[in-house]
Amino acid sequence: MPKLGMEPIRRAALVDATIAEIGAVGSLEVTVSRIARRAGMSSALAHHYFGSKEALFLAAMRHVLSVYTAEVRAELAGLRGPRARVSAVIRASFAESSFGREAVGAWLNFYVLAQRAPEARRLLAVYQRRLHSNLVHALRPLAGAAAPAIAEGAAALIDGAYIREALRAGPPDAAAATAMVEAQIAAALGEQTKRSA
Amino acid sequence: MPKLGMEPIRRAALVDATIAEIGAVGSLEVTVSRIARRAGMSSALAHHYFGSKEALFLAAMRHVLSVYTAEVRAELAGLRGPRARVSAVIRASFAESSFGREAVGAWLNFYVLAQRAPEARRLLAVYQRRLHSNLVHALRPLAGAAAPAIAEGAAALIDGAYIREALRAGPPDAAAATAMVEAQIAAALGEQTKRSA
Amino acid sequence: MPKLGMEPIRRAALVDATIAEIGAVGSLEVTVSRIARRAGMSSALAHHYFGSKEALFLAAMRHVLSVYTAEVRAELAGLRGPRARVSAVIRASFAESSFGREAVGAWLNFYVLAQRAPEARRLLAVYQRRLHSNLVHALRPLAGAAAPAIAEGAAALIDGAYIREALRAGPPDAAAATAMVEAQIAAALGEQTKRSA
Amino acid sequence: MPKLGMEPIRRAALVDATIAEIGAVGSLEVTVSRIARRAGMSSALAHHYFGSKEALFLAAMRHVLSVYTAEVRAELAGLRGPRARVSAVIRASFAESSFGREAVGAWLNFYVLAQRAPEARRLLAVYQRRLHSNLVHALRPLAGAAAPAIAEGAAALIDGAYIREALRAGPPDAAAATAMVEAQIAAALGEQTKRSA
DNA sequence: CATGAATGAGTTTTCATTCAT
DNA sequence: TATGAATGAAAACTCATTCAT
Repeated sequence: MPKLGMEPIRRAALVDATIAEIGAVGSLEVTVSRIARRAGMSSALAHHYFGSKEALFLAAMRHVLSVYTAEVRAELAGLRGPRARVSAVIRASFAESSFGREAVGAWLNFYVLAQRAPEARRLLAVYQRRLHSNLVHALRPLAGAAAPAIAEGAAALIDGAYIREALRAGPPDAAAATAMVEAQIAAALGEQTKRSA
Repeated sequence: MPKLGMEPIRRAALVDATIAEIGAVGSLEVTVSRIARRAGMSSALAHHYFGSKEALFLAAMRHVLSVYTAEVRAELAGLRGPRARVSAVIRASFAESSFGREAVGAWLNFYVLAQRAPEARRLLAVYQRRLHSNLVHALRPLAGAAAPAIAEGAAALIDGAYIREALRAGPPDAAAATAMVEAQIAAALGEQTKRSA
Repeated sequence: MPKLGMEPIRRAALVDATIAEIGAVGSLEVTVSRIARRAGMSSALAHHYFGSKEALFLAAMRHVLSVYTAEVRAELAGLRGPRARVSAVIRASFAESSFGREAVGAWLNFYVLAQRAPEARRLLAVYQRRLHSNLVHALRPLAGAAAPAIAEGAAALIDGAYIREALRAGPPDAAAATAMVEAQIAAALGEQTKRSA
Repeated sequence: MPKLGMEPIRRAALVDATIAEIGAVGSLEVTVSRIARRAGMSSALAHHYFGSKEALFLAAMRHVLSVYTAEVRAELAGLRGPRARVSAVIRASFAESSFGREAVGAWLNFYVLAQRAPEARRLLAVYQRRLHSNLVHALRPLAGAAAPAIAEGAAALIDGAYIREALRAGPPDAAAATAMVEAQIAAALGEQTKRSA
């Protein structure tokens, strides 16, 4: 049954399986065999397409970040006001595609990967810079010189939300996470809000 | 040459070596042999004292949390005003003992451990509850019903600060982290502050 | 684009690539994929033409031996005197086609192959017999009953020259090898010679 | 049953098993598992003691060369005349310890190893230099300026004898090999000899 | 004719863990 | 108390070979 043009399909399946497996196991200590099995192929084929486990991890990470990037772009599209743009970035950060069970589980592990794989570190740095710049850009009209600090706080809080979500039982609660970050931004901007637990 | 009363000394050395090794490697993929060598003994002895690698990890985690608990207690001792108590908790969170290079590197990995080891998860839950309750207790007089939400945000931000610190090159910047969390609290409490980037 | 009559071309390309690859790597631990790539085709095609890696090795070996045989024939052509015939055989043994870098590197490995592949052993035996008989034939008028022993020594020395050449850096030194064997023959025949280092 | 001081015993057993296995298979394509089994232990233990397959090969090679060195030393001990010293070196080269079935089989493969492992190449170079220098030293009084060339020829012939022996069925024929080299030396020195096939 | 797809079998290497001393 | 000795189990990675197209 071998068909032509399988490569992109196989690669995508492997990347998805990698994220799922890391998310499920909650650790980078997953075997290529299990990932391959999950993707419906032999481990040899996984090596054929990616060359190494590390490369597979990096591809998975790149995928997660590109999905996030796309999400942000989509949320920002067509929005005009700066306040709305801030909310869009936050909403994108907790969108199902990035904040689903598996992705959240994988997220934390990509931070771990970044501690030993320079390329992973680079990818994470790119993500952080982009998130920061998105936020600063949107916050500048609202907070002026305070924008970078507020952005820094929001970015850290988003990471904190991810890490905590990874530990919770049950499905991620995007609404709660969003509310938490929104509240922080609101307070930082000195907006009047009604707060609830 | 075996001496009496070595047990607590050996155990402490192993726990320290475990934290150092995990911090240095940036991953739980650390061998018992290396930990034992770092602690100046054979891996067989490490097993003799802890029974398993997992148990050693848990002991290390317990140690990190107990150091943190002690730090909080010390910072809180003798303080009266609620606002000062909030600051004390934050200060304790970024004290050298917990926010040193190795401890920060280990921290992230304990979150990873918690994804597969129920006992680790339990320990982390205890820490989170305690932190939350400390903060709520201190914030209640200042924020009333909003205290839990503010505490939640502060706790998540602290975790976010840790995770980001783990990635940075160079020694942890406790001052910056402290300032970031203080700023968030201040904003949430509606305090007047001068902000700087 | 498949063309007709490609078979002999493909086969020759594969044989050449095999010798080159073995010579370059200096070992039989060479992959069919690399050989095929060097020959400009897929490994599947290599299998299509030769059936197995072993068969490809044998074909390469056969090629090397047939090149050598042709070289000997060419050198012997038209020569009449026995002494000249001896020199012709020696010259052929160190001709560029057989004593080039790659061929020398492959040579040693064919001896290795012969230890496990009976067919390779057979081929090598044929080569040895032919070399011996060529030498004896030429030496007989000069050395009489001593011819076989002298031939044996010359043949072994030629092999020794090959094995040593395989280890040297830089291009093979055919002149030196030739001189060494000629000197041995001369001495065995009791000729008067001036020797130089 | 684990005892103390096993290391040298295990190492020696592994080195012997490596030589035997390479000799038996006639190739470096032997597995660590088989070597270890032959030496009566698990492959993990082999790795424990040698670190890698390559290191094991090198140790085996070093062993073979040191055995040969000892043999030469022993044969040379107490001999005075230069001619006797030449014969001693030749005799040592074909002594049972070096010219046994397994050692001969391994020998050729060490030449192969030398093509990819620099350390192996170095070891072989040391052997060649030593052999050459031993021969030159003994030949100088007999042949003067011609000594180096004669030595070179003898050394190459010895290697040739090894390579040819590796291919023969049946046990190595040390006597024949010795006679061949002796005859070559005798002829080169212009000695009067009766030759026989 | 030619190849991309696919894998089973095998190999090196690592490591937690056990045990006799 | 302490450790060298030892191994089973597993994991990454490789490769010859097959097959449908």
